[in-house]
Amino acid sequence: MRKKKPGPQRRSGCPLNASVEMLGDRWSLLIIRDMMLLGFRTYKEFLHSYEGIATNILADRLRKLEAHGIIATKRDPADGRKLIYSLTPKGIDLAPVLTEMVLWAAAHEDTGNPALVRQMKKNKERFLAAVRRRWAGKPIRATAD
Amino acid sequence: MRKKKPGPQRRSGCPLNASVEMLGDRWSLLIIRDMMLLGFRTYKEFLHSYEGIATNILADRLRKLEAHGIIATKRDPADGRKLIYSLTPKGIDLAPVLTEMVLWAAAHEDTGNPALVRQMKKNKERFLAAVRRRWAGKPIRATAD
DNA sequence: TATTTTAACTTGCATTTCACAAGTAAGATG
DNA sequence: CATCTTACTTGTGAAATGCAAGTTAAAATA
Repeated sequence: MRKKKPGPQRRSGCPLNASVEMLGDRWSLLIIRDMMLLGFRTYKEFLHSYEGIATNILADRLRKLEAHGIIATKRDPADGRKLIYSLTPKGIDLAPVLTEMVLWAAAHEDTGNPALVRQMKKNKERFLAAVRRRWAGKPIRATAD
Repeated sequence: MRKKKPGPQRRSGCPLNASVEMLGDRWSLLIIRDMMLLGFRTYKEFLHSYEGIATNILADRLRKLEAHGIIATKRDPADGRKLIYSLTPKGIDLAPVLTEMVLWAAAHEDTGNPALVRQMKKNKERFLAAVRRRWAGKPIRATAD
């Protein structure tokens, strides 16, 4: 895995800024959540996710996530209409970020999904291992590289 | 600490969605970074931060962060013009989120500040403890409550 | 094989947010 | 009291967002 690429002009070299420029919007992390925790893999599934993303925004975010090497796309061999989206290793590595964001909100806001939160809180490492195991072998080679 | 408030209408009850609605933009987390890691406390300092936020956006973000109870504001007793912004306990609790975002970007992108990254990577817990210690006692009572 | 469905988009348009520049009010400074 | 600072607000154009409708290629159906 060639870890680092020069990248386009960023506002700054700060790693947090890099994360924010890739993920700092109202939809990207929710799409990654849907893939990581709910196993969503197709456009239609994302589109019908609870929060209700607009079709043009979804297409744009999928494009950008793929351009950043966070997700990968391939055609479904069984159905030529479908594209199958999956997390790359880079995308899977976002599991700790999602976990901390979930735990933070659960600690300070009135939120739902107590089962997930309980599981994450009870044993963070075990939860992260489960995500990685579920995705082991599955990621497709990223096209953007 | 009254942990949870009913909160306004959200797109969904998912804790990740709650986090994204509060922090999912291109500036909020950078402001928190400036407070947490660089010790910035005034409008002017934020304004002159490296990435160069616009004044109206900064005012808007500070307002929203305060409304969410993430930061608190009080007047500088020594200079009546100045407002002193500080992290609330809720804001300090974002340290693990920032840490994971920094480590993720540092692992997968070409970024700067290797000293910070090294420190975070070497001992995450020690780093988080240092942030908490630095802010111990300092947070001001949140006005938004 | 012709027709209808389905999946994954694109396009158009109104609304909201953002970025940049300039202006303002209250408090400090000389 | 004139000037400077600090923390903003306001105005304006550009960009992003949200919603509805349309498009294309492949698959399912009649």
